[in-house]
Amino acid sequence: MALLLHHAHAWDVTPAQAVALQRTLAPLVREEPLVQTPRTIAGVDMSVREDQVQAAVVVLSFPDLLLIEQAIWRGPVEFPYVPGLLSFREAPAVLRALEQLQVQPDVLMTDSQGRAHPRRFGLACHLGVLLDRPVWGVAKSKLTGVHAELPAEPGGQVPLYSGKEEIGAVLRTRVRTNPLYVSVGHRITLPEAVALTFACAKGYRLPEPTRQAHLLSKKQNEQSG
DNA sequence: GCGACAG
DNA sequence: ATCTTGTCGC
Repeated sequence: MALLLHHAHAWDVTPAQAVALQRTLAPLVREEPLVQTPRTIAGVDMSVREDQVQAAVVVLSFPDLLLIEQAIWRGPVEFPYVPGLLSFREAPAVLRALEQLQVQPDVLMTDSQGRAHPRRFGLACHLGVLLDRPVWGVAKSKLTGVHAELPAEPGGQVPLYSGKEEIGAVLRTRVRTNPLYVSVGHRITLPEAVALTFACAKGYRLPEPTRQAHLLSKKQNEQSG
C-alpha cells in the first residue's frame, strides 16, 4: 500500500540541513484529541547490524493487543546516529516497512521521543507530520527535560518539563525498573498517550507494540547473518 | 568551559 | 543501537 506523505522532503541531508528541516516542520505538529479510541495500534522499532538496518512494525488490536499483522524492511544505514537527529536515521526505513502493511493502523507508538526533544521534533513528531496520523513516543531514556522523582509504584507518573513547558511524562510500568519517557508525536494529547501506554503494558517494562516490534527487528536482524 | 546526549 | 555470561532477586 503506497503511503500518502504530507510535507515530504529529501533524506540525504547534512546534519545542519536536518536541523533546519526540524525547525521548519516542528510548527506543523498538532497536539489534539484522538478522533476515536484506536482499534489498532502499531509498534515500530529498528535494529542495526553491519551497516544494515531492519525496521520492524507490528500491528496489534486494541485493547486486546493481539497480533494482526507485521512487516520488515531491510536496507543500508544512510545516516549516522546523532542525538537529536534520530528521525533522519530511522524514519526512512520505518516508512518503507509501514508501506508494506495491508491495513494501516489507527495510531503508531514509536521507541523514541516526540515533543520531548530539543527542537520539539523527535522521531514520533516527524513520522506523525509526514503521515498526518496519530503518533506518540515511548522512550527508554531521556533526551532532554527535567522531572521530579517518580513514585516506585507501577502506574505512577510525573510531568517532564523544559523550563515551564510540559513536554512529556515520565512513567513507571513496572516495579524496580527504569521509567519510560512518553511524549506526543502528532494528533494525540499527552494524557491520551500516557493512558494508551499504560493500557498496552502487559507485565513488562515496555508496552506491547514497542516490545514486540523490538523483538521482531532483533529476530530479523539475527536471521540475516 | 563543562556536562548531557532518543537509538 | 551494539558488544556479551553469569548472576542476584522477585
